[in-house]
Amino acid sequence: MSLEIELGLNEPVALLAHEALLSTYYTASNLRKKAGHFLQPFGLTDVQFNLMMLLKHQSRKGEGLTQAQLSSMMLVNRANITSLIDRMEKAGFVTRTSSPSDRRSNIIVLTESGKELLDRIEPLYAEEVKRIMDILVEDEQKRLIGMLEKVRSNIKED
Amino acid sequence: MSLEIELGLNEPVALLAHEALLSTYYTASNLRKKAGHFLQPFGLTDVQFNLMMLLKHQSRKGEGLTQAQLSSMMLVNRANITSLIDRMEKAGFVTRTSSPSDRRSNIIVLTESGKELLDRIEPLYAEEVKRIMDILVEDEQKRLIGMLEKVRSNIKED
DNA sequence: ATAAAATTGTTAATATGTGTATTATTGCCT
DNA sequence: AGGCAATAATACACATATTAACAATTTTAT
Repeated sequence: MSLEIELGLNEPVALLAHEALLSTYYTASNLRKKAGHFLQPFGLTDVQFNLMMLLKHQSRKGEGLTQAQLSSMMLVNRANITSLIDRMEKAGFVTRTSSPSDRRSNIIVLTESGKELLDRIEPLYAEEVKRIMDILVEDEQKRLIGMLEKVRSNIKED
Repeated sequence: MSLEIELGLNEPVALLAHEALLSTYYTASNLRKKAGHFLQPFGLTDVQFNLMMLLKHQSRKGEGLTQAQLSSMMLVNRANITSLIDRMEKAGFVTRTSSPSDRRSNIIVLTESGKELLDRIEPLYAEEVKRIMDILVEDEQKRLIGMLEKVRSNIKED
């Protein structure tokens, strides 16, 4: 696919930078759409799936995570987590309990049915992601990750 | 920044693929936030800025683009363009005119004030994007774009 | 020429994202 | 101890994204 926007500037470097930005935008957008279609039959969105993956793999012994932790891990605003958990609680994927040690915090935990659903989806999802990314050899994937991390770190510092 | 999710699978390749996917997600997200903050003082969102850039650089002689063309270039659903143009029309950035040659279509054109605003922002924006991306040397930027394009093309084929 | 199919834009319902303000708590500082 | 700053969740207004259903129009097939 070719570049959609041309800056029309004299500096080729700025043009290249813009193309790199757009390429990242578009690839993320396509990846999200693909994940969305893949997860739709299971009644999950990709955001909800990612949240459940965090609960499964990033909480110690299934103790759950607070909304603030989820917000920080998912790089989204705290306010966004509130409505997300509302929907997922209603759907029966997670529970929300007030933390006994800090009454400001809520502890989010996967339900049994949430765990079961995740166990079914996870291997299929891993296979699908592998299929998509294996157009790049292992070394390329590592370089891609490295370059994107450099860009991310260069955004944050200011 | 390290990987937020670990799949816990035996296959390291699948894990790497997942990390590459998340890295693309997160980088796009950070780039969008940064662009959003940059454009906020001008009363524009990054989506609106990108749409105006398309109108400026991708329409022949400023004849404008149809909503379907914009939808296809921006990789978003047609339905989304309707409300987007509503807001931008109300803000005075663009006009919407029914096409004489195809009465199903609307022609979207930049207003004079939209053009003026864009002319002011564009060089500043190019500079900012250049600053962010120049953490990668030119050759790396090209390789990044190439890899992301490969991934995109591998998503579409099915 | 006409019927069927495709395209364009809109609307509605819903999910996800932001920023800002508010409330409830907790932690820190003197 | 008492006051003040920081943190956690929520509420609200809004922007952006999706799918599905629809009406108007154009194109295609026969």
